[in-house]
Amino acid sequence: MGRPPSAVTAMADLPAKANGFIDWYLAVVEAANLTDKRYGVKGMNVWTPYGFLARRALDAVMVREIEATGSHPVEFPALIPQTEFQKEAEHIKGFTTQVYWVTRGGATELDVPLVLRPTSETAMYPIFHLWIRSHRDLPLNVYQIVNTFRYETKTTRPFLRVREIHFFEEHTCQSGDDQATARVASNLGAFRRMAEALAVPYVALRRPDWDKFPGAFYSIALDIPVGEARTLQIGTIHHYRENFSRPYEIEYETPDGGKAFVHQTTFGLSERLLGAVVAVHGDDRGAVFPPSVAPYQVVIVPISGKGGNLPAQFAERLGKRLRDRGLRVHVDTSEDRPGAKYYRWEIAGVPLRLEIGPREAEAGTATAVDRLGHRSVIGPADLETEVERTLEGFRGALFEKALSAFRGAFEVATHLDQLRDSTKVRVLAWCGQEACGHQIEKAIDGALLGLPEEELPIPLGDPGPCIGCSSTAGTRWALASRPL
RNA sequence: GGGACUGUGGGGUAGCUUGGUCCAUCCUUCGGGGUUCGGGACUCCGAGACGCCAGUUCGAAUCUGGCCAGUCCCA
Repeated sequence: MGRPPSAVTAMADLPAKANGFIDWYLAVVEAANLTDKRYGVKGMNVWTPYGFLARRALDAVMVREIEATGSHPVEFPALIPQTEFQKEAEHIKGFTTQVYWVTRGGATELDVPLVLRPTSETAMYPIFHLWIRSHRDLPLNVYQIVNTFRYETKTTRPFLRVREIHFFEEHTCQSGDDQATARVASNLGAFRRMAEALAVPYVALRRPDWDKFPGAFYSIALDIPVGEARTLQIGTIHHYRENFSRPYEIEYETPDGGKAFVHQTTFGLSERLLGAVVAVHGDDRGAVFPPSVAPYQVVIVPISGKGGNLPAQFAERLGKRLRDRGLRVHVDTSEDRPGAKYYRWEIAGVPLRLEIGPREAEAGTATAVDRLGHRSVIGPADLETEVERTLEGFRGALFEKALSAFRGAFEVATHLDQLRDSTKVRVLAWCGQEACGHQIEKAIDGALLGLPEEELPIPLGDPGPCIGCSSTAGTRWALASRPL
């Protein structure tokens, strides 16, 4: 049957995570065989069988949570006519330097050049104009998971910054500002459940005006601390108000017979979430996957020794029983010695390993070792349920571990000179003025990430005077860091 | 967008300064045999590379140019 969809062959020692995040990250992604970056086009990598399993599992989490909030799948074309792309001024300005153009079909120069979607507002909204006539058509909540293209000029990194993006985008049309605001809140809830499934703690921040999505009324970003005092934006939720519905004429008839433009929202996620999972949970031994997105949730390692083929037979039977429960299971029957298999599957981040030796085969039990190193013997009664319980316990332990690192990743700064050489994400008082914001960004050589939408993970009192201008009027806690 | 640097088997590397002694070193990986199997086994045999295209030269992994890919710094 050939090799399993892991084919982890790189067995070289990994660099330590603490000695440089990005080197460690790149080594892990490669050693775990999640991607093949040898494709030869900058920022475009190959999804390997093992990586694809993770991606499909991630998609399933996103689909489950967004559909639970009443969203429906759609798919729009990848090419957008220039004429449609150009209708919203801010939007074009924001994207014009990073879109790919299709200007020829065969030998023929196209009358209207086509943009390869960098995001799908301008593909969808002309059609929303046709779909929406009456208030009875609202809300319109649709999402798609497609590839989008952005001509990144910065250094590309597998999953974290790519030019072909595996993109989840929800687009909604609401009857008014309040309804759109409620949709934003609903998205925040959906994301909280997704993040719990991934065991990834995050902060939701309202971006400063100068850093919002091109065309948005406001943008809420979902950020995580990562590496050496950097942050990674792993998702965004935008409120557009009527900024797009006016140029795209998405208008409806109100119950009282009037006309109104819809208020729109979007919610965007990508394979960055997979990168975030690796970045947050991974350790010096490799990747660590939460069960929700683990390509294999369980690996069974038979240990034959003097036990003949009984362990192998029991391992296969157990594998089938677990698969019948819907678990993603691999039985490693390769010829390597058990220790070599342990190392391989640890690099690959498998949450739970079941060792089946002569003793276990005899007793109908399994020695379970999770990726955090917790060892237990399960069975013989109701092995399946015990495996499921162990996996859920592992997710919880992983989340606790991540939360504790997360809480330690923030630090209050009360003076601009404390921003330099920051070793943590900075929490600071900001009056809300752009001038002070830019002062802060200059001081930290990074970005003012924005204002928390939810309570921060560290105890905070009154913000006090603005770190920029010392004014106490209207100051609020804000976050600043160097985005990855 | 501006500048600097790098490119040798699947991965990591030696060789490049001073062109020839290189049918290219070592580790890992891959294939086959034997042996082994409760934390990276051992052993025997075998496989695999100078980014691409031009140029200089008697001779290019080594020098020059362009392209492609990658890295870093600055805007």
